Amino acid sequence: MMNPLIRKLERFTRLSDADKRLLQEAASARIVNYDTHQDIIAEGEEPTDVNLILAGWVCRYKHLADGGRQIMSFLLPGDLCDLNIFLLRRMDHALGTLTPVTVAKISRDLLQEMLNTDPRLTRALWWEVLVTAAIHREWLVNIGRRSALERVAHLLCELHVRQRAVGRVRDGRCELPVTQVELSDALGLSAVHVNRTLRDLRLAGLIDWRDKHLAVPDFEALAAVALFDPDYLHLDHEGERFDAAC
Amino acid sequence: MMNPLIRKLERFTRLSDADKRLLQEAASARIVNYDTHQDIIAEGEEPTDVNLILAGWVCRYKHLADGGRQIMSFLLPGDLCDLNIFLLRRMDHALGTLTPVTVAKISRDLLQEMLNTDPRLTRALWWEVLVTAAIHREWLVNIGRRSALERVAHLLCELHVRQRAVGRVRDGRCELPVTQVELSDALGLSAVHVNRTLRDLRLAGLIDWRDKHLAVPDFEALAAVALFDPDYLHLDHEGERFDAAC
DNA sequence: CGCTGCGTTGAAATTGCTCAATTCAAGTGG
DNA sequence: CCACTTGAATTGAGCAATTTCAACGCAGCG
Repeated sequence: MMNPLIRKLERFTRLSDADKRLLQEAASARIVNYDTHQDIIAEGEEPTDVNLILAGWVCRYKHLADGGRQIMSFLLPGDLCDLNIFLLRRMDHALGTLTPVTVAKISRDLLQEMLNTDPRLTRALWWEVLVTAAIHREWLVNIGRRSALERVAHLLCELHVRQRAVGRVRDGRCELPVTQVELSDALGLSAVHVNRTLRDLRLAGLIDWRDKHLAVPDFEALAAVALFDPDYLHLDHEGERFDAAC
Repeated sequence: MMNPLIRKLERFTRLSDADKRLLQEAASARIVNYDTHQDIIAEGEEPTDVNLILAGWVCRYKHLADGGRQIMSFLLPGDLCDLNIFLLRRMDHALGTLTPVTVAKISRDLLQEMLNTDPRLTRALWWEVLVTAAIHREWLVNIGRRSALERVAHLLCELHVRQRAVGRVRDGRCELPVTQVELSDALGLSAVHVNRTLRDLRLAGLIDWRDKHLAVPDFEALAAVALFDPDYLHLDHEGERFDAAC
Protein backbone atom coordinates (compact mmCIF):
# COMPACT_ATOMS: atom_id res chain seq x y z
CA MET A 1 0.00 0.00 0.00
CA MET A 2 1.38 3.35 -1.08
CA ASN A 3 1.42 5.58 1.91
CA PRO A 4 -0.90 8.53 1.22
CA LEU A 5 0.97 10.73 3.66
CA ILE A 6 4.15 10.48 1.63
CA ARG A 7 2.31 11.53 -1.46
CA LYS A 8 0.89 14.53 0.29
CA LEU A 9 4.12 15.64 1.95
CA GLU A 10 5.87 15.49 -1.38
CA ARG A 11 3.63 18.31 -2.49
CA PHE A 12 5.45 20.35 0.06
CA THR A 13 9.02 19.15 0.02
CA ARG A 14 11.10 16.50 -1.63
CA LEU A 15 11.71 13.55 0.66
CA SER A 16 14.76 11.35 0.43
CA ASP A 17 14.43 7.60 0.09
CA ALA A 18 15.51 7.36 3.70
CA ASP A 19 12.75 9.75 4.75
CA LYS A 20 10.23 7.68 2.89
CA ARG A 21 11.46 4.43 4.32
CA LEU A 22 11.21 5.87 7.80
CA LEU A 23 7.67 7.06 7.21
CA GLN A 24 6.66 3.81 5.60
CA GLU A 25 7.95 1.83 8.54
CA ALA A 26 6.30 4.12 11.06
CA ALA A 27 3.02 3.75 9.22
CA SER A 28 3.16 -0.02 9.20
CA ALA A 29 3.97 -0.77 12.80
CA ARG A 30 0.55 -0.73 14.38
CA ILE A 31 -2.55 -0.75 12.23
CA VAL A 32 -5.97 -0.36 13.84
CA ASN A 33 -9.44 -0.53 12.30
CA TYR A 34 -12.54 1.32 13.43
CA ASP A 35 -16.20 1.07 12.52
CA THR A 36 -18.33 3.99 11.45
CA HIS A 37 -19.30 6.42 14.23
CA GLN A 38 -16.62 5.44 16.69
CA ASP A 39 -14.34 7.73 18.61
CA ILE A 40 -10.67 7.26 17.84
CA ILE A 41 -10.02 9.49 20.81
CA ALA A 42 -12.49 11.32 23.02
CA GLU A 43 -12.44 14.86 24.32
CA GLY A 44 -10.46 15.07 27.54
CA GLU A 45 -8.41 11.95 26.89
CA GLU A 46 -4.64 11.99 27.00
CA PRO A 47 -3.37 10.87 23.63
CA THR A 48 -0.46 8.47 23.44
CA ASP A 49 -0.08 8.02 19.69
CA VAL A 50 -0.33 10.06 16.56
CA ASN A 51 -2.98 8.67 14.24
CA LEU A 52 -2.21 8.53 10.55
CA ILE A 53 -5.31 7.86 8.49
CA LEU A 54 -4.70 5.19 5.87
CA ALA A 55 -8.30 4.71 4.74
CA GLY A 56 -11.69 6.22 5.53
CA TRP A 57 -12.86 9.61 6.74
CA VAL A 58 -12.48 11.07 10.22
CA CYS A 59 -13.68 14.30 11.79
CA ARG A 60 -12.60 16.51 14.65
CA TYR A 61 -15.57 17.65 16.69
CA LYS A 62 -16.79 19.00 19.98
CA HIS A 63 -20.09 18.27 21.66
CA LEU A 64 -22.16 21.12 23.03
CA ALA A 65 -24.22 21.33 26.16
CA ASP A 66 -27.46 21.46 24.16
CA GLY A 67 -26.73 18.19 22.40
CA GLY A 68 -25.52 19.74 19.17
CA ARG A 69 -22.05 19.36 17.86
CA GLN A 70 -19.57 21.27 15.78
CA ILE A 71 -17.30 19.48 13.36
CA MET A 72 -14.05 21.40 13.01
CA SER A 73 -12.16 19.34 10.44
CA PHE A 74 -12.61 16.59 7.97
CA LEU A 75 -9.58 14.32 7.91
CA LEU A 76 -8.90 12.23 4.84
CA PRO A 77 -6.51 9.40 4.05
CA GLY A 78 -2.99 10.75 4.38
CA ASP A 79 -3.94 13.18 7.11
CA LEU A 80 -2.21 13.09 10.45
CA CYS A 81 -4.30 13.67 13.52
CA ASP A 82 -2.62 14.64 16.73
CA LEU A 83 0.82 16.05 16.25
CA ASN A 84 -0.02 18.12 19.29
CA ILE A 85 0.37 15.20 21.65
CA PHE A 86 3.87 16.34 22.32
CA LEU A 87 2.73 19.53 23.88
CA LEU A 88 -0.89 19.58 24.92
CA ARG A 89 -1.77 17.04 27.52
CA ARG A 90 -5.48 16.65 27.01
CA MET A 91 -7.55 16.57 23.87
CA ASP A 92 -9.75 19.64 23.70
CA HIS A 93 -11.80 17.91 21.03
CA ALA A 94 -12.63 14.40 19.88
CA LEU A 95 -11.74 12.47 16.76
CA GLY A 96 -14.57 10.36 15.40
CA THR A 97 -14.95 8.18 12.35
CA LEU A 98 -17.41 9.00 9.59
CA THR A 99 -16.83 5.73 7.74
CA PRO A 100 -14.98 2.53 8.54
CA VAL A 101 -11.42 3.70 9.08
CA THR A 102 -7.93 2.27 9.12
CA VAL A 103 -5.26 4.18 10.99
CA ALA A 104 -1.61 3.65 11.69
CA LYS A 105 -0.69 4.43 15.27
CA ILE A 106 2.67 6.11 15.54
CA SER A 107 3.96 6.19 19.08
CA ARG A 108 5.23 9.34 20.75
CA ASP A 109 8.66 7.88 21.12
CA LEU A 110 9.03 6.82 17.53
CA LEU A 111 7.78 10.13 16.24
CA GLN A 112 10.07 11.99 18.62
CA GLU A 113 12.98 10.03 17.28
CA MET A 114 12.01 10.81 13.70
CA LEU A 115 11.80 14.50 14.54
CA ASN A 116 15.17 14.44 16.26
CA THR A 117 16.99 12.79 13.42
CA ASP A 118 15.37 14.16 10.28
CA PRO A 119 15.01 17.93 9.91
CA ARG A 120 13.38 17.75 6.50
CA LEU A 121 10.71 15.41 7.78
CA THR A 122 10.25 17.64 10.80
CA ARG A 123 9.52 20.57 8.57
CA ALA A 124 7.12 18.53 6.49
CA LEU A 125 5.20 17.43 9.53
CA TRP A 126 4.97 20.94 10.94
CA TRP A 127 3.74 22.04 7.54
CA GLU A 128 0.81 19.69 8.18
CA VAL A 129 0.08 21.44 11.45
CA LEU A 130 0.22 24.90 9.94
CA VAL A 131 -1.99 23.98 7.02
CA THR A 132 -4.53 22.55 9.43
CA ALA A 133 -4.57 25.89 11.23
CA ALA A 134 -4.94 27.68 7.91
CA ILE A 135 -7.97 25.54 7.12
CA HIS A 136 -9.45 26.39 10.50
CA ARG A 137 -9.09 30.06 9.66
CA GLU A 138 -10.80 29.67 6.31
CA TRP A 139 -13.64 27.81 8.01
CA LEU A 140 -14.03 30.76 10.35
CA VAL A 141 -14.51 32.99 7.34
CA ASN A 142 -16.88 30.48 5.82
CA ILE A 143 -19.09 30.06 8.85
CA GLY A 144 -18.81 33.63 10.03
CA ARG A 145 -19.44 35.54 6.86
CA ARG A 146 -20.74 33.50 3.98
CA SER A 147 -24.35 32.71 3.04
CA ALA A 148 -25.60 29.17 3.23
CA LEU A 149 -25.18 28.65 -0.51
CA GLU A 150 -21.62 29.95 -0.52
CA ARG A 151 -20.83 28.00 2.61
CA VAL A 152 -21.94 24.65 1.33
CA ALA A 153 -20.31 25.23 -2.04
CA HIS A 154 -17.08 26.30 -0.37
CA LEU A 155 -16.80 23.17 1.71
CA LEU A 156 -17.47 21.01 -1.32
CA CYS A 157 -14.75 22.86 -3.20
CA GLU A 158 -12.29 22.34 -0.39
CA LEU A 159 -12.95 18.64 -0.12
CA HIS A 160 -12.67 18.32 -3.87
CA VAL A 161 -9.35 20.14 -4.05
CA ARG A 162 -7.88 18.32 -1.10
CA GLN A 163 -8.71 15.01 -2.70
CA ARG A 164 -7.34 16.12 -6.03
CA ALA A 165 -4.08 16.95 -4.24
CA VAL A 166 -3.69 13.31 -3.25
CA GLY A 167 -4.87 11.80 -6.50
CA ARG A 168 -8.37 10.90 -5.41
CA VAL A 169 -10.30 12.72 -8.13
CA ARG A 170 -11.13 11.13 -11.48
CA ASP A 171 -13.19 12.98 -14.09
CA GLY A 172 -14.25 15.56 -11.56
CA ARG A 173 -15.56 12.83 -9.29
CA CYS A 174 -14.43 12.14 -5.73
CA GLU A 175 -15.65 10.46 -2.58
CA LEU A 176 -17.96 12.26 -0.21
CA PRO A 177 -18.98 9.59 2.29
CA VAL A 178 -20.70 11.86 4.80
CA THR A 179 -24.34 12.54 5.57
CA GLN A 180 -26.11 15.83 5.23
CA VAL A 181 -26.35 16.01 9.01
CA GLU A 182 -22.58 15.78 9.23
CA LEU A 183 -22.17 18.51 6.65
CA SER A 184 -24.54 20.68 8.64
CA ASP A 185 -22.57 20.04 11.82
CA ALA A 186 -19.48 21.27 10.03
CA LEU A 187 -21.12 24.31 8.49
CA GLY A 188 -23.07 25.68 11.42
CA LEU A 189 -26.35 25.23 9.53
CA SER A 190 -29.39 23.08 10.17
CA ALA A 191 -29.61 19.80 8.33
CA VAL A 192 -32.84 20.89 6.70
CA HIS A 193 -31.27 24.00 5.31
CA VAL A 194 -28.25 22.10 4.05
CA ASN A 195 -30.64 19.82 2.23
CA ARG A 196 -32.39 22.72 0.53
CA THR A 197 -29.07 24.33 -0.32
CA LEU A 198 -27.78 21.15 -1.88
CA ARG A 199 -30.97 20.97 -3.92
CA ASP A 200 -30.31 24.49 -5.21
CA LEU A 201 -26.75 23.56 -6.16
CA ARG A 202 -28.01 20.42 -7.86
CA LEU A 203 -30.72 22.28 -9.77
CA ALA A 204 -28.13 24.81 -10.87
CA GLY A 205 -26.18 21.91 -12.36
CA LEU A 206 -23.19 22.62 -10.15
CA ILE A 207 -22.98 19.33 -8.31
CA ASP A 208 -24.13 15.76 -8.59
CA TRP A 209 -23.87 13.92 -5.29
CA ARG A 210 -25.02 10.34 -5.17
CA ASP A 211 -23.87 7.06 -3.69
CA LYS A 212 -21.30 8.72 -1.45
CA HIS A 213 -19.62 10.31 -4.45
CA LEU A 214 -19.53 13.92 -5.51
CA ALA A 215 -19.27 14.91 -9.16
CA VAL A 216 -18.44 18.51 -10.03
CA PRO A 217 -18.95 18.99 -13.77
CA ASP A 218 -17.55 22.54 -13.81
CA PHE A 219 -15.26 23.24 -10.91
CA GLU A 220 -14.68 26.87 -11.81
CA ALA A 221 -18.41 27.51 -11.75
CA LEU A 222 -18.77 25.99 -8.31
CA ALA A 223 -15.73 27.89 -7.07
CA ALA A 224 -17.27 31.11 -8.35
CA VAL A 225 -20.46 30.52 -6.38
CA ALA A 226 -18.39 29.65 -3.31
CA LEU A 227 -15.94 32.53 -3.64
CA PHE A 228 -13.40 29.76 -3.29
CA ASP A 229 -9.71 30.56 -3.48
CA PRO A 230 -7.47 27.57 -2.77
CA ASP A 231 -4.49 29.59 -1.56
CA TYR A 232 -5.20 28.78 2.05
CA LEU A 233 -4.51 25.12 1.42
CA HIS A 234 -0.88 25.94 0.57
CA LEU A 235 -0.72 23.11 -1.90
CA ASP A 236 1.63 24.61 -4.45
CA HIS A 237 4.94 23.00 -3.61
CA GLU A 238 5.90 25.90 -1.45
CA GLY A 239 8.51 24.00 0.43
CA GLU A 240 10.85 23.49 -2.44
CA ARG A 241 12.72 26.61 -1.59
CA PHE A 242 13.96 24.71 1.43
CA ASP A 243 15.59 22.02 -0.61
CA ALA A 244 18.69 24.07 -1.00
CA ALA A 245 19.01 24.32 2.74
CA CYS A 246 18.83 20.59 3.29
CA MET B 1 10.44 46.29 30.27
CA MET B 2 9.49 42.81 31.40
CA ASN B 3 8.93 40.73 28.34
CA PRO B 4 5.29 39.59 28.32
CA LEU B 5 6.14 36.59 26.21
CA ILE B 6 8.40 35.18 28.87
CA ARG B 7 5.67 35.52 31.43
CA LYS B 8 3.26 33.67 29.22
CA LEU B 9 5.62 30.89 28.22
CA GLU B 10 6.41 30.26 31.85
CA ARG B 11 2.83 29.21 32.27
CA PHE B 12 3.72 26.34 30.04
CA THR B 13 7.26 25.39 30.92
CA ARG B 14 10.04 26.57 33.15
CA LEU B 15 12.63 28.55 31.24
CA SER B 16 16.24 28.73 32.27
CA ASP B 17 17.95 32.06 32.78
CA ALA B 18 19.75 31.45 29.51
CA ASP B 19 16.42 30.89 27.73
CA LYS B 20 15.11 34.12 29.13
CA ARG B 21 18.20 36.07 28.23
CA LEU B 22 17.97 34.77 24.68
CA LEU B 23 14.32 35.75 24.41
CA GLN B 24 14.93 39.12 25.99
CA GLU B 25 17.68 39.86 23.50
CA ALA B 26 15.65 38.71 20.55
CA ALA B 27 12.79 40.91 21.66
CA SER B 28 14.99 43.99 21.95
CA ALA B 29 16.83 43.91 18.67
CA ARG B 30 14.39 45.66 16.38
CA ILE B 31 11.41 47.51 17.81
CA VAL B 32 8.79 48.94 15.48
CA ASN B 33 5.75 51.09 16.25
CA TYR B 34 2.47 51.18 14.36
CA ASP B 35 -0.54 53.44 14.48
CA THR B 36 -4.09 52.26 14.86
CA HIS B 37 -5.61 50.58 11.79
CA GLN B 38 -2.37 49.76 10.04
CA ASP B 39 -1.38 46.48 8.51
CA ILE B 40 1.68 44.90 10.09
CA ILE B 41 1.62 42.49 7.20
CA ALA B 42 -0.91 42.17 4.40
CA GLU B 43 -2.55 39.11 2.89
CA GLY B 44 -0.38 37.64 0.17
CA GLU B 45 2.87 39.15 1.45
CA GLU B 46 5.91 37.04 2.14
CA PRO B 47 6.82 37.49 5.78
CA THR B 48 10.45 37.91 6.75
CA ASP B 49 10.20 38.34 10.50
CA VAL B 50 8.23 36.99 13.38
CA ASN B 51 6.35 39.75 15.17
CA LEU B 52 6.25 39.69 18.94
CA ILE B 53 3.67 42.08 20.32
CA LEU B 54 5.05 44.15 23.16
CA ALA B 55 2.18 46.61 23.53
CA GLY B 56 -1.20 47.14 21.92
CA TRP B 57 -3.78 44.90 20.28
CA VAL B 58 -3.52 43.23 16.88
CA CYS B 59 -5.93 41.09 14.89
CA ARG B 60 -5.65 38.46 12.20
CA TYR B 61 -8.24 39.02 9.50
CA LYS B 62 -9.26 38.35 5.93
CA HIS B 63 -11.17 40.64 3.64
CA LEU B 64 -14.10 39.31 1.68
CA ALA B 65 -15.22 40.07 -1.84
CA ASP B 66 -18.34 41.87 -0.58
CA GLY B 67 -16.32 44.31 1.50
CA GLY B 68 -16.89 42.58 4.81
CA ARG B 69 -14.15 41.06 6.84
CA GLN B 70 -13.65 38.24 9.29
CA ILE B 71 -11.35 38.66 12.24
CA MET B 72 -9.85 35.31 13.17
CA SER B 73 -7.75 36.15 16.21
CA PHE B 74 -7.14 38.86 18.70
CA LEU B 75 -3.46 39.09 19.55
CA LEU B 76 -2.42 40.66 22.83
CA PRO B 77 0.90 41.77 24.28
CA GLY B 78 3.07 38.69 24.65
CA ASP B 79 1.55 37.00 21.62
CA LEU B 80 3.72 35.90 18.75
CA CYS B 81 2.36 36.37 15.26
CA ASP B 82 3.87 34.41 12.44
CA LEU B 83 5.79 31.39 13.58
CA ASN B 84 4.65 29.93 10.29
CA ILE B 85 7.07 31.98 8.24
CA PHE B 86 9.43 29.08 8.27
CA LEU B 87 7.07 26.95 6.29
CA LEU B 88 4.34 28.83 4.50
CA ARG B 89 5.58 31.25 1.94
CA ARG B 90 2.69 33.64 1.67
CA MET B 91 0.38 35.03 4.28
CA ASP B 92 -3.13 33.69 3.79
CA HIS B 93 -4.41 36.43 6.07
CA ALA B 94 -3.39 39.89 7.22
CA LEU B 95 -2.28 41.23 10.57
CA GLY B 96 -3.70 44.62 11.42
CA THR B 97 -3.46 46.84 14.46
CA LEU B 98 -6.49 47.70 16.56
CA THR B 99 -4.62 50.23 18.69
CA PRO B 100 -1.19 51.82 18.52
CA VAL B 101 1.14 48.86 18.69
CA THR B 102 4.76 48.14 19.51
CA VAL B 103 6.26 44.96 18.13
CA ALA B 104 9.65 43.35 18.27
CA LYS B 105 10.73 41.96 14.93
CA ILE B 106 12.60 38.71 15.27
CA SER B 107 14.34 37.70 12.09
CA ARG B 108 13.98 34.28 10.52
CA ASP B 109 17.64 33.57 11.02
CA LEU B 110 17.75 34.51 14.65
CA LEU B 111 14.66 32.52 15.43
CA GLN B 112 15.98 29.57 13.48
CA GLU B 113 19.13 29.68 15.54
CA MET B 114 17.15 29.82 18.76
CA LEU B 115 15.14 26.79 17.68
CA ASN B 116 18.26 24.88 16.73
CA THR B 117 20.03 25.45 20.01
CA ASP B 118 17.30 25.42 22.62
CA PRO B 119 14.86 22.50 22.63
CA ARG B 120 12.92 23.76 25.62
CA LEU B 121 12.31 27.08 23.96
CA THR B 122 11.37 25.28 20.77
CA ARG B 123 8.72 23.36 22.60
CA ALA B 124 7.43 26.51 24.26
CA LEU B 125 7.11 28.28 20.93
CA TRP B 126 5.31 25.40 19.29
CA TRP B 127 2.98 25.36 22.27
CA GLU B 128 2.05 28.89 21.18
CA VAL B 129 1.20 27.62 17.72
CA LEU B 130 -0.92 24.76 18.98
CA VAL B 131 -2.83 26.93 21.44
CA THR B 132 -3.57 29.35 18.63
CA ALA B 133 -5.06 26.48 16.65
CA ALA B 134 -7.05 25.40 19.69
CA ILE B 135 -8.48 28.91 19.96
CA HIS B 136 -9.42 28.80 16.29
CA ARG B 137 -11.32 25.59 16.95
CA GLU B 138 -13.21 27.07 19.86
CA TRP B 139 -14.12 30.06 17.72
CA LEU B 140 -15.54 27.67 15.16
CA VAL B 141 -17.80 26.27 17.85
CA ASN B 142 -18.67 29.75 18.99
CA ILE B 143 -19.57 31.12 15.59
CA GLY B 144 -21.05 27.91 14.27
CA ARG B 145 -23.29 26.87 17.09
CA ARG B 146 -23.85 29.47 19.75
CA SER B 147 -26.53 32.18 19.96
CA ALA B 148 -25.53 35.81 19.73
CA LEU B 149 -25.72 36.26 23.50
CA GLU B 150 -23.57 33.23 24.19
CA ARG B 151 -21.20 34.21 21.43
CA VAL B 152 -20.52 37.71 22.65
CA ALA B 153 -20.24 36.55 26.26
CA HIS B 154 -17.87 33.77 25.25
CA LEU B 155 -15.48 36.08 23.47
CA LEU B 156 -15.46 38.47 26.41
CA CYS B 157 -14.71 35.55 28.72
CA GLU B 158 -11.83 34.44 26.54
CA LEU B 159 -10.27 37.88 26.38
CA HIS B 160 -10.68 38.24 30.11
CA VAL B 161 -9.04 34.91 30.89
CA ARG B 162 -6.21 35.43 28.45
CA GLN B 163 -5.41 38.74 30.03
CA ARG B 164 -5.63 37.29 33.51
CA ALA B 165 -3.07 34.70 32.42
CA VAL B 166 -0.55 37.44 31.77
CA GLY B 167 -1.38 39.56 34.79
CA ARG B 168 -3.46 42.15 33.03
CA VAL B 169 -6.61 41.89 35.13
CA ARG B 170 -7.13 43.89 38.33
CA ASP B 171 -10.37 43.65 40.31
CA GLY B 172 -12.10 41.92 37.44
CA ARG B 173 -11.15 44.77 35.13
CA CYS B 174 -9.10 44.48 31.93
CA GLU B 175 -8.50 46.33 28.71
CA LEU B 176 -10.84 45.96 25.77
CA PRO B 177 -9.66 48.57 23.29
CA VAL B 178 -11.76 47.45 20.32
CA THR B 179 -14.89 48.84 18.72
CA GLN B 180 -18.22 47.08 18.48
CA VAL B 181 -17.69 46.81 14.74
CA GLU B 182 -14.47 44.92 15.35
CA LEU B 183 -16.20 42.60 17.78
CA SER B 184 -18.89 41.96 15.20
CA ASP B 185 -16.25 41.19 12.57
CA ALA B 186 -14.80 38.60 14.91
CA LEU B 187 -18.13 37.05 15.87
CA GLY B 188 -19.83 36.77 12.51
CA LEU B 189 -22.63 39.06 13.67
CA SER B 190 -23.80 42.46 12.51
CA ALA B 191 -22.57 45.45 14.45
CA VAL B 192 -26.12 46.42 15.27
CA HIS B 193 -26.85 43.06 16.80
CA VAL B 194 -23.64 43.09 18.80
CA ASN B 195 -24.70 46.43 20.17
CA ARG B 196 -28.07 45.07 21.29
CA THR B 197 -26.47 41.97 22.74
CA LEU B 198 -24.00 44.03 24.73
CA ARG B 199 -26.90 46.07 26.06
CA ASP B 200 -28.58 42.86 27.23
CA LEU B 201 -25.41 41.74 28.98
CA ARG B 202 -25.06 45.16 30.56
CA LEU B 203 -28.68 45.24 31.72
CA ALA B 204 -28.22 41.78 33.21
CA GLY B 205 -25.37 43.21 35.26
CA LEU B 206 -22.88 40.83 33.69
CA ILE B 207 -20.50 43.35 32.16
CA ASP B 208 -19.54 46.97 32.40
CA TRP B 209 -17.62 48.13 29.35
CA ARG B 210 -16.54 51.75 29.24
CA ASP B 211 -13.49 53.75 28.27
CA LYS B 212 -11.86 50.80 26.51
CA HIS B 213 -12.02 48.77 29.69
CA LEU B 214 -14.17 45.77 30.51
CA ALA B 215 -15.27 45.05 34.06
CA VAL B 216 -16.76 41.66 34.85
CA PRO B 217 -18.22 41.78 38.35
CA ASP B 218 -19.07 38.06 38.47
CA PHE B 219 -16.99 36.04 36.09
CA GLU B 220 -18.71 32.76 36.89
CA ALA B 221 -22.05 34.25 35.98
CA LEU B 222 -20.76 35.49 32.63
CA ALA B 223 -19.09 32.16 31.96
CA ALA B 224 -22.37 30.40 32.69
CA VAL B 225 -24.19 32.51 30.10
CA ALA B 226 -21.39 31.89 27.61
CA LEU B 227 -21.07 28.17 28.27
CA PHE B 228 -17.42 29.05 28.66
CA ASP B 229 -14.91 26.37 29.59
CA PRO B 230 -11.30 27.60 29.56
CA ASP B 231 -9.77 24.18 28.92
CA TYR B 232 -9.12 25.02 25.28
CA LEU B 233 -6.68 27.74 26.28
CA HIS B 234 -4.40 25.11 27.83
CA LEU B 235 -3.23 27.54 30.46
CA ASP B 236 -2.70 25.17 33.35
CA HIS B 237 1.03 24.64 33.35
CA GLU B 238 0.70 21.54 31.27
CA GLY B 239 4.27 21.59 30.13
CA GLU B 240 5.81 20.92 33.46
CA ARG B 241 5.81 17.23 32.81
CA PHE B 242 8.52 17.97 30.27
CA ASP B 243 10.88 19.42 32.78
CA ALA B 244 12.21 16.04 33.74
CA ALA B 245 13.10 15.39 30.13
CA CYS B 246 15.11 18.55 29.75
C1' DC C 1 -18.27 75.15 14.17
C1' DG C 2 -18.72 71.28 11.70
C1' DC C 3 -16.64 67.08 10.77
C1' DT C 4 -16.08 62.14 11.73
C1' DG C 5 -16.13 57.85 14.14
C1' DC C 6 -18.64 55.32 17.17
C1' DG C 7 -22.59 53.93 19.65
C1' DT C 8 -27.66 53.53 19.93
C1' DT C 9 -32.41 52.68 18.62
C1' DG C 10 -36.66 51.53 15.73
C1' DA C 11 -38.92 49.14 12.06
C1' DA C 12 -39.05 46.19 8.20
C1' DA C 13 -37.08 42.49 5.62
C1' DT C 14 -34.74 38.21 5.32
C1' DT C 15 -32.41 34.19 6.26
C1' DG C 16 -32.25 30.14 8.25
C1' DC C 17 -34.48 27.29 12.04
C1' DT C 18 -37.87 24.18 14.15
C1' DC C 19 -41.43 21.08 13.90
C1' DA C 20 -43.71 17.63 11.58
C1' DA C 21 -44.73 14.58 8.05
C1' DT C 22 -43.39 11.76 3.99
C1' DT C 23 -40.47 9.11 0.95
C1' DC C 24 -36.89 6.11 -0.07
C1' DA C 25 -33.29 2.52 0.21
C1' DA C 26 -31.20 -0.90 2.62
C1' DG C 27 -31.08 -4.12 5.91
C1' DT C 28 -33.03 -7.93 9.09
C1' DG C 29 -35.70 -11.36 10.99
C1' DG C 30 -39.55 -14.42 10.45
C1' DC D 1 -40.27 -13.39 0.05
C1' DC D 2 -42.58 -10.21 2.91
C1' DA D 3 -43.20 -7.22 7.03
C1' DC D 4 -40.82 -4.33 9.82
C1' DT D 5 -37.27 -1.30 11.20
C1' DT D 6 -33.85 2.09 10.66
C1' DG D 7 -31.12 5.85 8.80
C1' DA D 8 -31.12 9.31 5.58
C1' DA D 9 -33.08 12.62 2.39
C1' DT D 10 -36.88 15.60 1.27
C1' DT D 11 -40.67 18.92 1.59
C1' DG D 12 -44.05 22.31 3.66
C1' DA D 13 -45.45 25.77 6.98
C1' DG D 14 -44.81 28.83 10.58
C1' DC D 15 -41.58 31.05 13.46
C1' DA D 16 -37.45 33.20 15.55
C1' DA D 17 -33.09 35.22 15.29
C1' DT D 18 -30.47 38.27 13.00
C1' DT D 19 -29.70 41.59 9.26
C1' DT D 20 -30.51 45.72 6.83
C1' DC D 21 -31.78 50.30 6.36
C1' DA D 22 -32.25 54.57 8.29
C1' DA D 23 -31.99 57.94 11.61
C1' DC D 24 -30.11 60.23 15.55
C1' DG D 25 -26.91 61.31 19.61
C1' DC D 26 -22.63 62.19 21.37
C1' DA D 27 -17.76 63.07 22.02
C1' DG D 28 -13.38 64.33 20.33
C1' DC D 29 -10.90 67.13 17.23
C1' DG D 30 -9.13 70.18 13.56
